[in-house]
Amino acid sequence: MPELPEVETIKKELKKNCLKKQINKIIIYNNKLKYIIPKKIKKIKKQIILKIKRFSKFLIIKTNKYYLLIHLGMSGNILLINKIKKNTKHDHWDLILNNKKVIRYNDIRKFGYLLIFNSKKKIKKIISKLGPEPLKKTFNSKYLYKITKKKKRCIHNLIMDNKIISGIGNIYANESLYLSKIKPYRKSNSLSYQETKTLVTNIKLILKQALFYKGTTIRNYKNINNNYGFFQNKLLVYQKFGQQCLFCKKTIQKIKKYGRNLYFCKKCQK
DNA sequence: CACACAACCTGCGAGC
DNA sequence: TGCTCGCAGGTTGTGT
Repeated sequence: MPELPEVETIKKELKKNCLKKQINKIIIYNNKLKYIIPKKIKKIKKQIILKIKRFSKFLIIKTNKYYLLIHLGMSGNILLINKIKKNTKHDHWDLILNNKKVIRYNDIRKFGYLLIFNSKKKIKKIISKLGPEPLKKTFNSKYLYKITKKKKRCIHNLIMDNKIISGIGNIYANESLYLSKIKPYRKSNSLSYQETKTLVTNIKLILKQALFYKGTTIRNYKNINNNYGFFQNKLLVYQKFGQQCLFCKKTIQKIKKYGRNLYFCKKCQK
């Protein structure tokens, strides 16, 4: 589910409601996630939430002594509920705050996880393996061009690689390649500098737009107040198989590559 | 090393 | 109606 704009939206809303609140306790309903929640998590009791950050698709909650690292996988949802409610199917854990609010994690497909660390170093180690954030200045055409020249991979696969750029998933990869008029299955080293530059611009543009619309709901993404994102109404090519290309009216194609669906216009994208 | 692909898990929609 | 199949926003591990 969640790519960068969705996680950023969740972060902003959590910040509004949970900063400086004390965690009264954690309740684990279902520990079958990608990684088992460490036993140490119990120590989060009585900790104060000092900072809430996002890096790539990770949410990081800093307390007095600990760092919680949350990844939402494909279908993870974080909800902020106003009082303790009975858990429902696929709820995994609750953080009960001292203002009676509850941060609840729900994840149908169980690809997400919650980890706890007691030092910034360990968090930094995880983050250091990731490429730059697409909206930061460190992600620019010079950086991307250097990498595209070195690799022979499909450009779509390359921009989805978190070690190269962190935070772009399939939706935004398809959308930004469409706007940039680059076929998703082009070998990355065939891109000209100008094309790389256009791609960088469009990745930033698409992500900013998606942020503005509070993310994309395809199936089950919701923000913490149980509302859907709106960017799915603005998608130009993702899941538009069989429909007309906005620019040339030709039919949008879909092919499957490395387990991902690529949507594109054969005529517009070179 | 670099890339492609399966696997992890569940629910849903399409097609029969 | 009900079954089976394929598919989904992500990441990791394995194999070529």
